[in-house]
Amino acid sequence: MDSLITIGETARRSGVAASALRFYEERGLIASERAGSGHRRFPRSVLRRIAFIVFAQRIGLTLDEIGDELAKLPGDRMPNQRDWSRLSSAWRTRIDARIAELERLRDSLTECIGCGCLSIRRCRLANPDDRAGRAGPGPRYWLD
Amino acid sequence: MDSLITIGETARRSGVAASALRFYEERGLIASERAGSGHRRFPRSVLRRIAFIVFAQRIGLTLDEIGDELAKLPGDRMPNQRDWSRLSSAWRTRIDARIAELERLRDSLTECIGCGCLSIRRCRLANPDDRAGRAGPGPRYWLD
DNA sequence: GCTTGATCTCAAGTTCACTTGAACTTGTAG
DNA sequence: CTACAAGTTCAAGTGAACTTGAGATCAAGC
Repeated sequence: MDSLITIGETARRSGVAASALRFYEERGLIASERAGSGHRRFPRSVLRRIAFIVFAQRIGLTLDEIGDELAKLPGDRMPNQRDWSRLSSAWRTRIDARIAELERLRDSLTECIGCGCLSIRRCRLANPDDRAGRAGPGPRYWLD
Repeated sequence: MDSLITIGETARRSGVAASALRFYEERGLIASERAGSGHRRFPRSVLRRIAFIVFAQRIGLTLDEIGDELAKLPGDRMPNQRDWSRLSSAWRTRIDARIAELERLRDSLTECIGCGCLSIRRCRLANPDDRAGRAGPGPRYWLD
């Protein structure tokens, strides 16, 4: 009846595989105490932290970025309104940018691909921000 | 002045690296003829095909899926209105679903995370469709 | 005490979408 | 003819996010 839960329990309650939880711990995204046996005991609050991680992933953040965000939050004290609003406004901007891109793509689908011309030049496919904005793999621009 | 271009030219005009073009050819997404030297000569039409690939990637399709889509298009004849509209309506559905999810996430950002409760249960984070809907890695649902 | 299931660590494997490197050949400008 | 850029193949490496497997230990029920 105390507030520590096993990794199995955590996995069931969060929907995140135990192997992923170990991986997150290794990456420093979550933390656990250990029972005498060496088994992990997670504080119940880890569920909230995992929710945060899952949420951020769906938005499109990498685990590295999520780690940064988690680090920015105050270690022990409960994050306050100011903490959240700073973070959520940054995320909202990101979400909005991605939505805008998707809408632009959707429109191009009708205007350019729909007519068979596939003239991406007019469509301004050039991507803003988002994951692919960095110097990673994948096409970066289209300037025929 | 004929309609065949080198891989370098293709890379410059499409913004896609030559190595990626070779990779796409290996995967069967694009095709080339060969000069006597063994060097690739792409028909100019490959640019349109590459635009298609880049476009589809931004929407979130994998190369496998893109290959399927390309295969569904008529091999030689110019794709007609019917071909495009079938395809584009499927893509539009996908885009719309992803936009809807992002909007849902954005709202949760205000309603749930914004208040500090992070009570994802109320937020209905459960993801519809999109990449992560398949049995791949990554968290699948949240049912605290 | 025994079996079964949960957990542990650590190394290696997986998928996706490419990139990089090595070793070599072609094409072009001077 | 000689540079040097551009092209070739093939194997291996990369990074993200995990998963899987091996071999061992721990906890719980009968």
